[in-house]
Amino acid sequence: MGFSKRQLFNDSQNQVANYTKVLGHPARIAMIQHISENNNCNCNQLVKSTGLSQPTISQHLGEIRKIGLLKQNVKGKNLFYSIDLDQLNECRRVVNDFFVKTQINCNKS
Amino acid sequence: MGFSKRQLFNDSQNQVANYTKVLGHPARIAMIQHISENNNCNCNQLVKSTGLSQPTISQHLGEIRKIGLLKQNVKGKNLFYSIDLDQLNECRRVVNDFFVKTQINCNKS
DNA sequence: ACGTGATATTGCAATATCACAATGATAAAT
DNA sequence: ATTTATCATTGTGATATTGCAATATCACGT
Repeated sequence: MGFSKRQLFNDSQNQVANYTKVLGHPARIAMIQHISENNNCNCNQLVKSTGLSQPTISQHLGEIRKIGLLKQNVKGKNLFYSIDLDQLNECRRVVNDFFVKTQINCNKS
Repeated sequence: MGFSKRQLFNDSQNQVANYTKVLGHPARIAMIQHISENNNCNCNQLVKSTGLSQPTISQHLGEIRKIGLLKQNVKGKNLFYSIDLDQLNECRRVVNDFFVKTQINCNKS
C-alpha cells in the first residue's frame, strides 16, 4: 500500500491538499519567504540563506513550481525567481475557503 | 539523509509547515470537513464516509489531533469528535499570516 | 573551442508516510 | 461472564520524501 488514495476524494479536497502539501515543509516556506523578500533572487542565494545544498534547493523549487507559485526570469546564464502573486492569491483563496467553510459548518451543526 | 532539517529554520517557519503538513493529505481534509458537517461524529462514520480502514482513520485522527484541531467527547463506549474552533482559527491565522506577509514582501521588493 | 558559473538531473541512502491486518482495551448489552 | 461494538496500538509492507554527491546542461566570456 503506502500510496495516497486520491481517487477516494473529490477535486476540491485534493486541490486543498495539493497546495498545503507543498507548503508543508519548512525549507519551502523559508524559500518562498526569501524569494518574496528578495525579488529576482537566484538559486545560489537560496542555497546560502537556507544552508541546504544546491540540488536540494533545485528540487524544492520544482515542487513550488508545480503549484505555480514561481515565476522565472531568464537573463543569460542567470535564472531569477520571483513569486507569482496571482497564483499565491489563488492558493490563499483555496486554503482560506477551506477554513471558512469548515468554520461555517461547525457553527451550523 | 532523508530527514527534514528543521533546525535550519526558525520557529515561525516550522509552525506554518507543521500546520500545512497535516492539511497536506486529502483524507485529512475530507475528515475535517466531515467532522465539521457532522458535529460529534464517531470513528465509524469517518470510515464509511471516506472508504478508508479504521486503523488508517485512527492514524489520520492522531495527526489532526497533534495540531490541536480535534476535540474528543467520551460517551461510554463511544468517542465523539468535533473541531476545536479556537485552534482552527489559530491555524487559519498562522497560515494566513504567511500569505499576507509574503504578499506584502512581494509588493515591497 | 574552452573554461566558468548557474541550474537541472540522476542515482542513491536514510527516513517518513500511508494503508491495513492483527491485536488490545474498554464499556455497554445480553 | 460472554458477546458485541468502538476505537487505539502495533507490526508490516509499499511508496514517497528528503537530502546530497556526482554528473549533465546551458549560456556566457575569453
